Amino acid sequence: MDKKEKVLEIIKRLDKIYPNVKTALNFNTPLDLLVATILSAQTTDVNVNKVTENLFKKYKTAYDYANASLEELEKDIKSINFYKNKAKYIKSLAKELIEKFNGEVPKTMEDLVSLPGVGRKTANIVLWNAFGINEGVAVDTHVKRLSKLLGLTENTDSDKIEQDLMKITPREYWGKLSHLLIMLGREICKAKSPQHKICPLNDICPSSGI
DNA sequence: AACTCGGGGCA
DNA sequence: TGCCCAGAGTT
Repeated sequence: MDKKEKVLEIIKRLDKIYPNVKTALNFNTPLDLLVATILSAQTTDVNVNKVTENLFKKYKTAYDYANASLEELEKDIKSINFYKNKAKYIKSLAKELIEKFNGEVPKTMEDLVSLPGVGRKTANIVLWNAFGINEGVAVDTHVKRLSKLLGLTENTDSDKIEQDLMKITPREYWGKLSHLLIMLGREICKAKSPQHKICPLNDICPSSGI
C-alpha cells in the first residue's frame, strides 16, 4: 500500500468513528472561529470554549475588538495561556480587518496569514470550518506526531509536513484529514498513552506494535 | 533551528 | 509540585 492509498484508507476508517468531523471549537461566525483558533494555541479546546461562551456575546464584530481597550480584552481572556500575546494579536488583527477587509474575515490563505497571530494552521482551520475551503492541511502537534507515526511523512518542519500531506491526499479531503488526525490524536493516539488496542489503524500503523 | 510567550487542569 | 496542552513571532 503506497502513501496515497494509505491516506485514503486512514480517512475511510477514521471517518467511520468520527462522522462529519469538524473543529471542536464553538463558533457562530467566521470571526468567532478566527479568534477561538488563535486562543487555542498550546491549550485545550475545552479551555477555549469556556472563555468564548461569554466572549462572543460581548464581541460580535471586528469593531468590538478594535474599540475595546487592550486591558479589557486581556481581562476577558485571562484564563487562557499567553493571554497577553493573544489579546494583542486579536486587537491589532481586528484593526487590520477593518482597514483592509471591510471588517470581514478574508477567505484566502494569503490574506489570512498576513494577519498578526495567524499562521497556516489557524488559517486552514478557519478556511475549512467557516467557509468550506480546502486550501491546505492544518498541521498542529497532533497532525505532526501522527503523520510521522503512521509513516506518511518524515519531515519535522510543519510547512514541509503540510506539503507532504497535500501531495499524497486528494484536495477534497485536506480539511477533513486534518480534523480526523486531530481527533485521533486527542482521544486515541495520545502523545503519552497511545491506545493501540482500540485504534482503528492498529493493523496498518508501523508504530502500533500489535 | 532554538527560544519566548504562560494559565489552568490533572496526576 | 510538575508537566502538558488545536502555535506563532522573533532572534
